Amino acid sequence: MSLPPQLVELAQLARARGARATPARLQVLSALRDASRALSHHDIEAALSAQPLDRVTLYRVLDWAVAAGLVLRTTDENRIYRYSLGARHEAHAAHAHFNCDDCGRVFCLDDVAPAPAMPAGFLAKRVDVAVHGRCAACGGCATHDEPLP
Amino acid sequence: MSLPPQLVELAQLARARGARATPARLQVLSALRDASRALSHHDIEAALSAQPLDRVTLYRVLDWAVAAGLVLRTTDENRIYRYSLGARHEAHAAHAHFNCDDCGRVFCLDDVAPAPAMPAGFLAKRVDVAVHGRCAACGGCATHDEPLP
DNA sequence: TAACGATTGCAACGCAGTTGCATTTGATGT
DNA sequence: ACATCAAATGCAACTGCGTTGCAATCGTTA
Ligand SMILES: [Mn+2]
Ligand SMILES: [Mn+2]
Ligand SMILES: [Zn+2]
Ligand SMILES: [Zn+2]
Repeated sequence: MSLPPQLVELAQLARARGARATPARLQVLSALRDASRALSHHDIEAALSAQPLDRVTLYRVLDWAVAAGLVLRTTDENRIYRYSLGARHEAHAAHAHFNCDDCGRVFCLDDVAPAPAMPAGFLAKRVDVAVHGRCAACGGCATHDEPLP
Repeated sequence: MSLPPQLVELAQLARARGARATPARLQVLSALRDASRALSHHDIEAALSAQPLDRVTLYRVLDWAVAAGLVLRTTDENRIYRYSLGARHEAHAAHAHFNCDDCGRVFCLDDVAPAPAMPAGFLAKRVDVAVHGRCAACGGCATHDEPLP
């Protein structure tokens, strides 16, 4: 049984993490790769409506993908998780991200985030810098919007 | 029936918004004012355990306070809402926050976050800086932990 | 103090996410 | 190709957050 060509790369990705290349994982990763924006749990269920996945399995696949560093999970102001395939997201804690308020996509910014000064006794382990706004594809430079002060 | 002096100001605040100064609202606003950090729904319930409030009423009071502009609501990466009295946080978006991985508390850092450089066409509206680690109360300076690189 | 709308408490509900467990299946070795 | 076995899945049940409808209560104003 041979794998469709557009899935072999994803299968290798999974196996390289010591995990099995199961249909559920390949379908989810494939849906994320094909998406032009970050997808919510419901978005993914809808995208896979042709070959329905068990609700619980989707939760577990997403948890695995995030823990494995294959997928980046973001939270919006309304507490919706959104998932995006990130080849480079292994080290995504080390750089800043741009979140488009319109399309929900996440872009990696190569700027390094400087650590703010800590109060005495506080231990900083990680700094997340998230810039919110509108991406170029969504017309970020529209003149009626005010940029950062 | 006279109001405790530390509540009259909050009562005026509520009435100025065209709302009634009820015990539930005054207790919640008071708890938020006394807190040195942003409080979750559970935090507030715990803080008011002396005069228990109905779960639903707390939801409604918080919704009202946020809609009225008295309280600022933030969301962390684990989708926990945290509420803080607005007086202190008009410029909440302008400073960084520290999240303790152990106790979950959020602390305001007075450092101003510098905006990273944007790619062409991208419009930045807001920068969120969230430092993660361990707070002083949780033993942040333990030697076996590695600080930020 | 009476009146009335705003607010509360309670019960019931819907839904997101989790857990336990029996069954299936991908990978590995023969 | 086949056997093997841990990994992964599907299903059912469960937990907990947040919401809704409604009757009872309360704050405000006259
Ligand atoms: Mn990244
Ligand atoms: Mn703050
Ligand atoms: Zn966009
Ligand atoms: Zn702590």
